[in-house]
Parts: sequence; C-alpha cells; structure tokens
Amino acid sequence: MVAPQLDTTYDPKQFEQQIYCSTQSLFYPDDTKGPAYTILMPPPNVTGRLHVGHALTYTIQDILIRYYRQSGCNTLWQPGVDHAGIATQLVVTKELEAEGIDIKSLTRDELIDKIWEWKEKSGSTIVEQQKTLGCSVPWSLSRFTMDDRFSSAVTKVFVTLYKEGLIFRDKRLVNWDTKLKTAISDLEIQNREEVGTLWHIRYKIANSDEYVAVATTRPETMFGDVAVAVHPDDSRHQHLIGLHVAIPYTDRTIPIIADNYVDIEKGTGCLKVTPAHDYNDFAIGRRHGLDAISVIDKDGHMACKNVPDFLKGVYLKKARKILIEKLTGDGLLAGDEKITHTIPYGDRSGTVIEPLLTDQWFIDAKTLAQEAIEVVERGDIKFYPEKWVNTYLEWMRNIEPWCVSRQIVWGHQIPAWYSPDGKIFVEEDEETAAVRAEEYGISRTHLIRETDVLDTWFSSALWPFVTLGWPEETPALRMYYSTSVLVTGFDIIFFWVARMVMMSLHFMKEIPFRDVYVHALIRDSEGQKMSKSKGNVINPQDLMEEYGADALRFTLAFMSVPGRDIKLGKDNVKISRNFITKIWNAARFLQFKGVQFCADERVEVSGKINNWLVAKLQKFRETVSRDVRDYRFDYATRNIQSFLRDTFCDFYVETMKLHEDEDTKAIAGKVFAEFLRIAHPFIPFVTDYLAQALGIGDSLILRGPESDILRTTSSSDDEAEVDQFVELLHNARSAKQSGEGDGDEYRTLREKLHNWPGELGRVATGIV
RNA sequence: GGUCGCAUAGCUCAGUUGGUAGAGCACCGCGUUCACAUCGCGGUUGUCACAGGUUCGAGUCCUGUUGCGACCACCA
Repeated sequence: MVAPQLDTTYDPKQFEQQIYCSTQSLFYPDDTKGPAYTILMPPPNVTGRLHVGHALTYTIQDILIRYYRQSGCNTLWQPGVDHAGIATQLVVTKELEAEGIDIKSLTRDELIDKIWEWKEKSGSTIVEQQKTLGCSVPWSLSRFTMDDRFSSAVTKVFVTLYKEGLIFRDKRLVNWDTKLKTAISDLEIQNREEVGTLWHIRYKIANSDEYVAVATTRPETMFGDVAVAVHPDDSRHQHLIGLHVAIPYTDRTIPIIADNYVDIEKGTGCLKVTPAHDYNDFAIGRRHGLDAISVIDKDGHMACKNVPDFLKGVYLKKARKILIEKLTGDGLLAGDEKITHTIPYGDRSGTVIEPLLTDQWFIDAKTLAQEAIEVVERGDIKFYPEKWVNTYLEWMRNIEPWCVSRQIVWGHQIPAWYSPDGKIFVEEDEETAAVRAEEYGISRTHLIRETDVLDTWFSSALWPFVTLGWPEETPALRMYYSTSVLVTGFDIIFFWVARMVMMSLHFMKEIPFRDVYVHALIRDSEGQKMSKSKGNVINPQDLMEEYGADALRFTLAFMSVPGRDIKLGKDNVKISRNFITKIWNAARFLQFKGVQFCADERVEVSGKINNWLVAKLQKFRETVSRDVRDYRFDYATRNIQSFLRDTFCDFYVETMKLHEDEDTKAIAGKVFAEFLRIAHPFIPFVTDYLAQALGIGDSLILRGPESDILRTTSSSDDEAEVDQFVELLHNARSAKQSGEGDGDEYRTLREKLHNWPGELGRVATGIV
C-alpha cells in the first residue's frame, strides 16, 4: 500500500467523521476474547443535547473502553436513552402548545402518542453528538427505558417489590409541585435561601379578652391549624396550656398544647401547628392525635370548607397578601420581622414546592439500603476518589421512603387496579388483576387502573441488569454482569448510583459494578457554574468544530484531576490542538525521511540512543497503562505529552537529523507507531488516521501497543548515561545563552560533550 | 447545625512512599539552510494561606486558625 502524503496542516475536519464511520463495526463486543469489560453508559435524556459535562463523562468512558478493547478484553459499552419522564413531558407539551395545540383537550393516550412521535423525530440528537466525539459505542445494542422489554421488566420489579411488602401505598405528606401537578421526590428539590417575612398573628383566647401571638411565614395555612404549641418549660406561656384559641375569620377553636419541639427563642415561642402543610407539624400532630386539615388544593389554590369565603379559590400567594392586609386592618397583626430562610423549589418547574397530603406509592428504601450499605462498607464497590464513599453512606444511612409515583403521563404506568370499594390489585397485567379481583367477587368491569406513572429513576435503577436481558437469564447477563465501572458525576450518586446498587442487589444478588469513578464538575474559566441564565455555557460542539474532537477529548482528560472541578476555557482546548499538531508534524517529518512503519518483525535494538528511546518507550507504555487502570487520565495525558515532545521530538528526532542511518529510522518508525497505539484511546481520530496514512496497518482500535516488538540490548546504565548527556546538553545551552558564551563554563561543557565517547560525542558536535 | 473538599509562580493547575519546589499559559531574549511560528532554544517568576507539632528532614503527616467552595439537614 502506498502511503499518501500527509497534508502540511493538521485539519481534523478532513478525517474525523470519515474515520468514525469506517471503524464503527469494530466497536462491538467479541466473546471470543476475554475477560469481559463492561461500562454502562449513563443513558442521556431523550431530550438531551450534548453539554460539556456529557463530553467529559463520555470521553472518560471511551478512553477506558478503547484501552481495554486494545488490551484484548471483550468490551461492552452498553448504550441507551432515558425517557426522562417529567423533563420530556415538559419539553413536548411546551412545543405542542407553541404549535397551538391545547394540551388539556388531549386524552392521556393522545398525549402519550404525541410524545412518542416527538421521540421518534427528535430523540436521537445526542447520539449524533456522541458520534462526533468519537464514542466507540455498539449502537445497535442501544436500549430505551420505555421499550417493550424494559417496560415489562419494570412492571415485574414493581409487582415483586409490592408482594414483598417493599412497595406500599400511603397517604402522606409529599413534595407537591403545583405547576406540574405531581409529587416529586426529596432529591428533585432545590433549596434556595431567601429573605422572607415572619408575621406575628394574634389568636384570641377563648372565653377571654387576651390574645396569643403565633409566628409564621405561612399565614394562609392558618385555616389548617389544629393547635398552637408552646414549649412545656416556657414560663411565659405555661398558663396557656390546655386553653383554646380561635382562628380568625372562622368559628373554629384549637387547643394550646405543649411540645418539646417548640424553640423558646424563636418567633414568639408560640407555634401554629398545621399538619397538612408542614413536615414537622405533621409529626407534632401525630404525637398529639390531631387531625390534618388540608387547605391548599393540588393547583395551589385555597380550597377547604374551613377557608373563609373571601379566600376560597384564591392562589396561595395572592391569598397570603389579601390575608395580611385584612389581619393588619383588623388589628390582628402583632408585628413582623425579616428573616432569611430556605424555600424549596422544584428543580424542573422552578415553582415553590408545597408539602401536601396525598395518596402516593412509596418504596421502603430503608430495607433495601441495608445491603447496599454493607457492600460499600466492605469495599466490594469502590469509589474513585474515595471520599465519595462518605457521601454515599451518609445518605444511605438516613434514607427515607422513596415516593415513586408521579401524576404525569409519560412513564411506566403503575400496574395497580382499584376496585370500587378501594381494594388494590397489583399484578403484571390486567388479566391477572381481573382474575384476582373475581376471586374476591369483584367484577372485572369495575376495576380501574392506577393512572400514576413511576419516577424515571425507578427504571434507571434497573439499568445494569435489564439492559442485559433480565428477567431472562441471557448469555449477555452472565457474561457482562457485574459491570466493571460506572462513570458519573457526584450529583448523580443519590439519584442513580445508590438506587442501582439497591435494586441490583435485590434482584441480582450481586453488585452492579465494582468501581464507581466520580468525575469532576466543569465550570467556566472563571470558576463559575455554567448556566443558561449566566450565558457562560461552553458548547462542546463549537469546540470540536474549531479544534477537533481529539483536542477536546485530550483537554478534558488532561484536566480530570480527581476531586477537583474543571475550569474550562477555549485556550485549554487550543493548547491541546497545538500538541496534536505537533504529533502530526512529527509524522510528516518521519514520512519525509522515508521511515518505514509497517514492518512487523521483531527488531534487535542497537546503539545507546536507540536503546535509550526504546527503554523510555517501555516505561511510557507501562506508566500510561497504570494511569488508565488507576483512572488517572491527567497523569496519562501528561505522560503522552512529555514522551512525544521531550523524549521523542526534542531529543531523538533532533539527533536523528545528525545521525541518520537505517537502524535509527527503523526504530523511529516503530516507536512512533507504538506511541500512536498508546495515545489512541485519548485521541482516536488522529492516531487512527496517521496509522492508516503511514501504513502502520489496520485500525488501532483492536490492537494495542506490543511490548515484545522492540528488544533492548543495553543496560540501565546506558540509559542513565544518555539521561546525563541530555542534562549536560541543556546546561551547555543554558551557559551559552546566558551571555557568557565565551565563558569558561560553556567551553568546558562543550568540550566535555564533544569528547563524550561513542555516538553521543558525534551527536554533540552537531548540537553545541 | 452536620459532613467533605480546596488554599503552591501574575493566571490555570501538577507535585504518585516525607528527601534540592514543577508544567502549561503569560512575559523577556534568541532563532525560520532539510517536520512543526499551532514551533524550537534559553530565561524571569514562589514566606507552598497562617500558627504550632511529629521528624535528621514537611508543600506532603498530625492539631488548631483563617478564607473559599460543595453537599446534607433544619428553619416559626
């Protein structure tokens, strides 16, 4: 094969996509090889667009997969896409509304159909972007969390957990999003600190002319009050315990109770107890056997028979304002103070989250967490960096029941059927539920299916085993489970990692992955978190367009120092591009010198400099290998840089110009070819392109560096001698530059170098 | 309030078992006869946040302080 002349300039656009297409078929697992090495790709949202955080996580995973694939492993990088319940439904309904479609006029099934249509049309954008980045993914194995097989596995898991008593339905306080009109889990809340007002409201004591003042930031919930609580040791209020107060604008009176929860220092020392709208009040109410009265409906409007007419149906924020005005006018406001407090917001909707008393489905996470804690404590699952173990364990040990039902349409519909008298049948399909109902004498025609769907993370939690075929015992499941490593960001540890561990242990009786590599968060060059509102978002697509995918990958790997956020600017990528240009030019030079790259036979290395280079190469290969296995991509890329620049170009190639012979050229070609193999996982496009252009052979994807092709014939003393020579060379140059070129120091050093025995001395005469 | 992390050159950061403080960028000087100016050669730049301690020896280990950050919890 005649190698084409390389272009004078490195232009990644000329070949990156072409290389990707021509090598795609090599990305598949190969079970004639072994051992298995598996990475679960965290499935991006179907609505996702590649952001720079994605670029980082996929780059790291691709480096690992390419490295282990080169090393002869049977690699599976399991791809897929997540249906992303709330996020997707939001995106699609917004688009439909923009098209003038009235969402409310659609039936549930019609809306679901619309979302599927949207998914088919726009759901693969991110896959194209992953290809641009060079992800070596076996695409045809991709799974979707709502494909038929996945859905039936989800149903099976739900039914199993229900029958084991680990899923239950209950009326509890949950985080309610009044905009999306669904419950959300604790994790889907963002607490924001805000300055608010603490109002002191006067409640009249029954059969007395006296008042007590309660302090609250939520006056509108007063119609749901069931008591006023004071601390039992509070001398100011002790005489009030057992008396009753009247709630303004109603004819209800409520008792004054004593409870240790009350903080004497805070507010007025009198706490209004509203069990239906506050988690702590709910607990107090339960301790004292008090009812919970809901006064806010699911849309966030005041709605209850206890709410006075002037507020009925009013949105709660407006109701608060009206009420405060009225209380002020009526002299019932004893004062107010500004306080800073944290307010919960829904991270999807951005609205204030209300604790609301509703019927929901819960998972008994506490029980599932037991084993999930043990496997991490025991070290069966390791975290990199290790500090994340604490985060994981801390959360797991304090885990609360997980509310998994969502009042939206896009997701896995909960397989529960209700009879008119409130019996619940949880079965894998309607027919089984109907048969069970009939055993109780309930006609199947009276059964109504639960309309709630499951939290997206419920299905994501099953990703490690359902993608491989569970509940069937497929060969893939046997071969690739447990997986090797999970690569993810720390923000996903609770959402996903913890839940995968719980579900996998429960259903597979085996850990889902051995390692968890927690990568950094990417910030802008000023260290600010990237966000659309700040306008500081760096689009990886733009970076790849300007500098090439290889440059972006190399940059991200280079900056992946464990435990440290990445401050990314365009300049970093530019520097990487410059380095890749250096590789390109080195290749051009070797090509120009007529260096041969393709010879496969083993070579005996002769000469000190050649042996030195080969020894450096061996060390380099071993170091990078260790770096990748230790997840130290920062070390690996630094080593790649310094080997190519300092060792290969600045010394070896420079001496080659003075000392050109067939041996040297042969070694240069082999070493450069080996360098390309070692660097390939990090910068796959340029290395594969050069390998082809220089006639090194087939793609580097399946063949890693080979240790035994070059055999050194000299001792480590020889290596040390050349190291010393290099250092002296530097000293001599330095002495010359420092303006004392005629000085003794430079002359002495030069003489020493020129008189160096053997080839080194000859080389020296050409350099200094 | 609890937990964790960070602090090293003007900037961004390395510093792998405790052993003479490093790289890139920026800056300065020199250099385009046979890869590369997207480059090469050379140079300047430090109270390693502060205070103690352990040690023959501390950027590194221990204790405390300050500053910054993240996460969790709570908030009338």
